[in-house]
Amino acid sequence: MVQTSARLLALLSLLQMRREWTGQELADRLEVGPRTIRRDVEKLRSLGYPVEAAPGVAGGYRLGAGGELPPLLLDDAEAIAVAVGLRTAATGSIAGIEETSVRALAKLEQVLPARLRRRVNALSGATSAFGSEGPRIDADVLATIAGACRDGTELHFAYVAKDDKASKRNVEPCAVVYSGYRWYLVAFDTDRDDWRTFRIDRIGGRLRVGARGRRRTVPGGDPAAYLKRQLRASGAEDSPAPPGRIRLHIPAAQAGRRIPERYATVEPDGEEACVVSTRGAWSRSFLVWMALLDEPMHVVGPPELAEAARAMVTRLGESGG
Amino acid sequence: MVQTSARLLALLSLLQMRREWTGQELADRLEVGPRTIRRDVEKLRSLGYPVEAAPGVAGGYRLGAGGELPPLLLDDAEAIAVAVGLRTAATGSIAGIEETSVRALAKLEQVLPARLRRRVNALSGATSAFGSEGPRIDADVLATIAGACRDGTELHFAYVAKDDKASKRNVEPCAVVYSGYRWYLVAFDTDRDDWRTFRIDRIGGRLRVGARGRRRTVPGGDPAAYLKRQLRASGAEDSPAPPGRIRLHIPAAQAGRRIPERYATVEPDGEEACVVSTRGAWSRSFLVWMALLDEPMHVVGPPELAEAARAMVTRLGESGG
DNA sequence: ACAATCGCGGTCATCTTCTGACCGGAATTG
DNA sequence: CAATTCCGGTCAGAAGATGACCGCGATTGT
Repeated sequence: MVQTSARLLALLSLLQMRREWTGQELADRLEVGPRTIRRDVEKLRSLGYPVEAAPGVAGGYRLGAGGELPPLLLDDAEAIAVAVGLRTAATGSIAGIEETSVRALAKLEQVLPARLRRRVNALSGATSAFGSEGPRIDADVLATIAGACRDGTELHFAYVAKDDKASKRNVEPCAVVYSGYRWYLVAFDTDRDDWRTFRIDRIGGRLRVGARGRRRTVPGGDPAAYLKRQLRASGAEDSPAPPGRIRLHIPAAQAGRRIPERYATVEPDGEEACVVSTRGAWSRSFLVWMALLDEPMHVVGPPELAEAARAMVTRLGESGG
Repeated sequence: MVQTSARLLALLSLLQMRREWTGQELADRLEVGPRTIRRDVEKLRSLGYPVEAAPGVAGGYRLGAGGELPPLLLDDAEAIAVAVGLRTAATGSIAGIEETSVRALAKLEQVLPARLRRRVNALSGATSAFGSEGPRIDADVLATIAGACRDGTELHFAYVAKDDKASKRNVEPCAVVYSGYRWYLVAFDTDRDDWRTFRIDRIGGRLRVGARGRRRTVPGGDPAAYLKRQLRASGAEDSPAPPGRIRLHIPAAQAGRRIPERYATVEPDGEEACVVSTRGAWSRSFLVWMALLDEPMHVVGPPELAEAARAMVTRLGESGG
């Protein structure tokens, strides 16, 4: 009965992967009769995993939150994200769950295929960003929106646009995109009957997921590309600042060890010094990290970075008095 | 055949939970005959999950890393750790996996039981420290050691003790404990024939997991309590630095909006000012983040924080020139 | 070298259950 | 009202699961 068990797992995987499925869709996907699907759903329920079902023309099955956590079926990318997340949680950036994180991490790493392990190592070598000076986003909101995108359900929320005008929006979400600096929602605004992008940090009020909507495909097919075009077109510079450059009075090799390669490049500048450049736009947190190295340093450019440094000196200077 | 499928999942769960199991143990646990266990193992293998087996008197089954990631069976605490880890990963502290983290988070939160969701919310609102400047631990090392503790395998490593004396250690690990500031390994040193605690950041050289050792129980039964006693006895102060307090000359409400609640608390200090306290130990990054607010500020305490401020002024002061 | 332990896999008889096909019923949408 | 969808009953045949028994080979420790 390998077939049956495997099918149950596959069914669970499908239900975790996407919105709602009709019995027929599941039956086609799993290559069994619809009756068997009904029976399998019954089995999942008897195992404690609540599969919700809705009859009617827009009905379907969907996996809900129950008393027991079902086995998580992750694809490669998600497994990497989980591993990286656990690593940062373990190394002490969150209070109270370090030991549990380590336990979960040990469990995951034991079964993590080698090809994924390499990528986890690569990514987690680059932890604790300079970045993230951007607006803080509530992860719960983020997850809700991402879920709505996956499920193709409508979203209702209040939005404050660039010009501070508030409005109520009803959209059919398509994708959540991270620009490297900010989070955006790409969605079809049903009231305006056109595509729009929303900065998620400007979404406010109560966020409600609505009824099942149409699944939309963004013009061009690639939400990230679409967002990029939109940002460029609207003139909203998303990361216009030039890289920051700071000269450190320590040898390049020594600096390289202390600076995550992912965020900045280190070039030697003579024997005893080096120049560190951010890979992307400079941010004040870059300054922070450089200052925290506690080595003699000098801002090469841009002027705004030097200005920020002076401002910080002023503030810190007062603080001691 | 709910039984069979459920048993397969339970088997997977057991194999993810612990070291090696003999067929008999598994049979007892799952209340079936040993022959059925063998058949179930066969089934798992045919599903692509590599169950390694060792014959002989010290043999047993263990789940290895295969080409495919098996379904993760997490207990409550682990599920929370994963959710919290994903949330921090999603909100931008790690570059390059934000979107995947959000996807995985949406998947997990959809099925997360309500009782766990509450705890996730509570915890992710309570991150500690501004990047906890404590010694950086390689999460890979941490996971390896935690795995050895769980599996009861021997560990071999080089260790540098407090007095800078290096030594080679062969131990039977018992538990990994986080003091809230540092990571420790509680283990039985087979060469010295006694219990020892090791600071994990002092473990160096190549860390090797050895053969199957005895499963040890620390005197008293509670590794955390044991560690605490040891630390107290040896006079090694582990207690992290006290919270940092900085007075800002802006109203509390305004400060609250700009300071993530999870990192620090804001109390009003008159109408026009407030005092910001770190939730955990102060660190230099707290200082810098406050400076980045670019508002008049004053270090209330502790004195070391004020000292750090003066030092930083020196560094930054050079930087502008 | 020997014995004990443990995983491996074959066979067999019995029993359970799975599957697909058919049916009518109930809920929901439009 | 019609269409769609989930629900669950029944039936017969097929398929698989289980436990009991067996000998084999590998590993460990004496």
